[in-house]
Amino acid sequence: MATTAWTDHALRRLEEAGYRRGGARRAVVEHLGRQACAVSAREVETALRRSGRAVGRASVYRVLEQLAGLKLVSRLEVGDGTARYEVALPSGEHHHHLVCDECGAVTPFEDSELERTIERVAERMPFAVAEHDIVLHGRCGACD
Amino acid sequence: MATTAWTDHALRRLEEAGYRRGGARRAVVEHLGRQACAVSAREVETALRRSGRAVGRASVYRVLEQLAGLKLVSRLEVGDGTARYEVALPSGEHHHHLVCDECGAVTPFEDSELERTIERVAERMPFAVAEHDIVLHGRCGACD
DNA sequence: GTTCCTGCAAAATTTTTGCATCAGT
DNA sequence: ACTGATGCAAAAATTTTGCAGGAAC
Repeated sequence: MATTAWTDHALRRLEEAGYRRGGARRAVVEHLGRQACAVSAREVETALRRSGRAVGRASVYRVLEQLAGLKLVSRLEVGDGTARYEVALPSGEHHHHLVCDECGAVTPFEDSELERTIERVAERMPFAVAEHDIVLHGRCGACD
Repeated sequence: MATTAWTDHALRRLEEAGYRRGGARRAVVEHLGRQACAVSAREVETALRRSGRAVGRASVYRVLEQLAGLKLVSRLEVGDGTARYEVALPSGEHHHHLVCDECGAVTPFEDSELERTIERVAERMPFAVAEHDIVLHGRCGACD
């Protein structure tokens, strides 16, 4: 399991923030670093248990909350009633999501024009906008 | 309680779809028609009970599901772990949401430039995009 | 040694389902 | 009458919290 740049970054930031080096936290961070897109707490728990490094459910939720607080992950909901988390790169680079309402598949996409438009819109808001989530719903190729 | 155009439209569409005229369903539809923005199932239940027209929790969820199936309401999640529903106008006209991560306030906003951009992006996707949700997170004026 | 971390279990919350009863056609 | 609609209660699923034991510092 290659250590990703994000994993290193996150572990460093956690240490700077005063957190101790715990085995459970490290396991969750390393797992997240290997994901291409958003995963739910339950998925993290199951994957870790199957990989032989079981982590208590409560710890998974707690670590995800800590990571979100430090903006190392972003929390999003795509409509299936569960929260998902995904790596937030320090560059601010990020993607959005396509959700198939038929099979539930979640696919990431990027679009720089959309990003620019969102930036402009955010500035016009009576609000200090920190993040944005865009979810496109429809039917994927397989279900269409 | 003024009957809104959406309320009439929704009741008509429900009838066309073969649903009978039930008191609980009507109460939920009329309540939704009076809302300016998205509400959760629990909020609908509480509001109806307080208004003296209590509707069983299960019925609230069932009606919301039926309405979403007919695209008379759209279902969205803004990050607090609960699903929200709001009137979907036949014109397709809709708004998006600003969410204060501090106090949880949800405020609607509209932006036609953003709509146009989203339309263009949606066409480029390998996906039959039917809907889109945009949520801006930040801190509202009161919390900032 | 002190303080934080972790896991388990219990609780709280949201949503769904089963079923008996009631209402609309 | 027949069939769908409703409400209640129970179940399921997700997330949070309390607490005791263990690990990091």
